[in-house]
Parts: sequence; C-alpha cells; structure tokens
Amino acid sequence: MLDPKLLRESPDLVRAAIAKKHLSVDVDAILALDADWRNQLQLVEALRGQQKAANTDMAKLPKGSPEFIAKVQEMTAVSAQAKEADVALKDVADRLKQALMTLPNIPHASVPEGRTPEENVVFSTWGSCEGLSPDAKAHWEIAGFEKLFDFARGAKVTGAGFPFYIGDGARIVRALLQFFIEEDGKAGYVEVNPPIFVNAASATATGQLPDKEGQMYEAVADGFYAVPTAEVPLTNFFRDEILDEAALPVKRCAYTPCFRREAGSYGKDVRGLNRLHQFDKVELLKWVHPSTSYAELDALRDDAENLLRLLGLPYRVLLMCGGDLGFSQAKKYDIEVWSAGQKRWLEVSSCSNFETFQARRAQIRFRGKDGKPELVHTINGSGLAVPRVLAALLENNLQADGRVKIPTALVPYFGKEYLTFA
RNA sequence: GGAGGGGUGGCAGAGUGGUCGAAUGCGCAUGAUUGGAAAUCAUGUGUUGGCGCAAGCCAACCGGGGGUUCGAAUCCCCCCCCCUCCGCCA
Repeated sequence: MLDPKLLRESPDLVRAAIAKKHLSVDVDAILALDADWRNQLQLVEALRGQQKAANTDMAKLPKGSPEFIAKVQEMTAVSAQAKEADVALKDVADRLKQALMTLPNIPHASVPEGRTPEENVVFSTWGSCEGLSPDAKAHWEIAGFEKLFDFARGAKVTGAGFPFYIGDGARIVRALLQFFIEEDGKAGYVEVNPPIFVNAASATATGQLPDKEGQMYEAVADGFYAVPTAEVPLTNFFRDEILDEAALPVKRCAYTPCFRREAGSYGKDVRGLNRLHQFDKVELLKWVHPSTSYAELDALRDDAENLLRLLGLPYRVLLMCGGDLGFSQAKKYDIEVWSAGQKRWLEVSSCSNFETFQARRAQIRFRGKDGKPELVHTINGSGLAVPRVLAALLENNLQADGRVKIPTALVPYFGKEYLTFA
C-alpha cells in the first residue's frame, strides 16, 4: 500500500509509477474519493466534538433537572445525525481503502523501462554452459527418473504436482535444504521454523489477500491458508510491532514447504519438477533501515547467487523492467539457473525490495532518532527453491553411466558423490 | 472438546455508565542537588488521523467487531487470544 499522503501531495509521482509499470489506474477518481473522505471525516469529528462537550456539561447537571432533560432531547437529534454521518464515513473510507490498494509501489529510478519479460535486462551471468552436454536430457527423460520422483503415485494419493521423492530423490532434497540453510546461516540469516498455515490477517498483510486468494490452499473450517512461501509467516512475525533501530537490519531465513494451486497454468513449462503444487524452499528475509535498503537488496541477491556458485550451476541475473516488476515491488532481480536438458533458464529466486509497501500494510516500524516510529523497508528472496535447482543439477551433472555427480560442496550433506537412479 | 478465570498505556496494576486517554507504582527523558554517582525532588513521557505556514487545535484508540444509551474502558451479543482444571493425544 502506498502512503496516502504521497498520492495527495505528489499525484504525478504516482501517475509516473503506474505508467512505468504499464498499469492503468484512475488516479483522479482516487483523489476525488480522498477529498470526499476528508470532508466526511471533518463532519463526523465536529459532531463528535459536540457530543463530547455536551457530555461534560451533562455530567455536572442533576439527573432529573429540566436542563438535563432538555439536553438529552437536544443531543438525541445530534446523536442520530452523528450515527448517520458515521455510516457514510465508513462507506467512503472503505471505498477509499480499496481504491488505494489498487495503486502499485513506485519503481526505483534504476528500474529499466519496458513492458514485457523480453525487455528485462540481463544484469549478470555466471558460469559457462560449454562443458555441458549438447544432448543433455530433460530431467524427466532421464532413465529411472520416475523411481526417485514418483509423480504417478503422488497424483493417486493427492493430485498432480504432489510428487513422492524416494531414496536418493528424497536424500537430495534433504541435502539441498540443509546446505541452503547452513550457508544462509553463515551469511548471517537466523534460521526460523515458522507455521505453515497462516490466518487471513497475515495473508492480507503480505498481499496474498484479497487478490491472490485463488492461488492458496485453504483450511476452510479454521480460516487458515497453507503458505505459498515462507515470506508470509516470516514477514508477519513483526506485524504491528515497533523494532529497535539498533537491531536493524534483522536477517532471517526459513525453510517451509510451499503450497500453490497454480490455477490456470499448463503446458510444457510445468513438466517434471518445473512447477509443483507443493515444493520446498528456503526464503531469505530482511527488515532494514530505509537508508540502506538498496545495498541490502544487492547483498541478499549475492547471498542467493552464492548458493548456485557453490553448486557450480551456471546462472544469470535479470533486472526486471517496469512492466514485469510486479505490483508491490520497487525493484526486483530474478536469478535463473541454466537447465542443460531443457535448454532454458529456470527461475530459482526472485529478490525484491518492497521499500515501505509491505511494511505499511503490516505496520512494521522502528523507532528513529527523533523518537518517532518509522516504517522499515522489507527485502526478500529465495535462497533457494529446491525443485528447479534440482532439475538443473540432474540435467547438468548427468554422467555417461547414468549417474549424477554431486557438487563437491553438497557431498557432505548428501553423504556420497553420486546419485543413482537404480 | 468441556468448565471456570482473564485481556487496560513500555511494564505492573486501579477503574463497573458521565468531569477518564485513563489513578498509583516501576521504567524512561530532562532539570535541580552532588566532586561524580546512588538516593531524593521537580517537570515531562503513547499511537493514529484530520485541520493549520506554524505555535497549535480537534477527533479516534482500554484484545477485535457489532449493539444498547443523550453519553460506554465500564452494560449486552459474536469472535480471537492467554491462564487454571478435566478430557483427548504425537
């Protein structure tokens, strides 16, 4: 959510942001609504003031006195008026709030212009694809794949996109998770094991509700939502709290399974491990001082990149253009790993600075030097998502003998040097 | 799941219909005192929103939402959370 004052005082800044993100929002209508709201608010406050003053007077009058009775009669009318005005105020306030929710975050000046994903800028690349086999197989075509990654049984037991991981398949997932968490810990992120169901208030604070409701699995009886990412419980940890300025930046990481309905997606992009309804991911999250947030974003991105470097998996970093940035992000990098078999880049992390956009919704603040609470900036990104890293690992490291060579850094976690499909 | 007791400012804790944004204590800040500190004394000390160039003025907030009333921290209803006991259980 944007600061309503920003809209009021610099509507052109908001218009420019909408244009850069290639969205279409009627700013003038929201400004008009805001003016209505303020008028109505003043009316209500004037009436309340009247009631309050009368209340003080009446407290001093004898209960049954003629003056008292006259006051009651007078204030009955005011009370009715106040109630009516209050209903009208709530109505305008609701509509204004909803309208404000349609305003996207302001993109940072360093965000490139552009409308489509093709216009994202390649920010950096690491590693070489040359050593990789030109006729590498997509991971689902590797002989014995279904013995370790059983999608058919998963579909029987639950549904499509809920695979079983078996033997070395389960082992490699566990090894990757442990490796990620350990490395993230070395980079200064405190490990957190959060709830994987959240309530509606939490899902609203991070923006899953109301817009993306259809993307979450829901425990209807209790009003809980299965987390689509650890970002949700992690960010909400400090919801409605005021942090100590000296404690910033707060850096945390969390592993959770992630649940996404992925309604409407289909086609070859979703084959194998590319897109699942349940997958494992370690999320990195920082609550930072506004003055340092862009340096902290770059640092977080590098922390995520480092995991791929340690695994020896080639990747590139995209700087998202305005049109592909997303509604609530001020700046975003995507990290994509090279998948030798599919001959395409797979997104494994998306590192974003939300500035105060999330913090305002979630009311996460710190106390500044002058003693006044100020909103923090929030930054997050994956570090990393398992299935696509695993897909690249299987495809890139497949040996002629049908085994997969485990990267040196991962061997201590996996416990052996090769993964076998037997 | 059942029964009972609770949720008030940074913390503790009063307040059971009006003069209550809320006593008192602790904490914190500033000042006085002191060679310095402790102790003591004095003053101050929440958040949000609106109006205003500003000083400031006004309104809201006593777990959340609704209701009764001229008026609600206080009465009624619903929900959430915490504690105690019982049941169940990894």
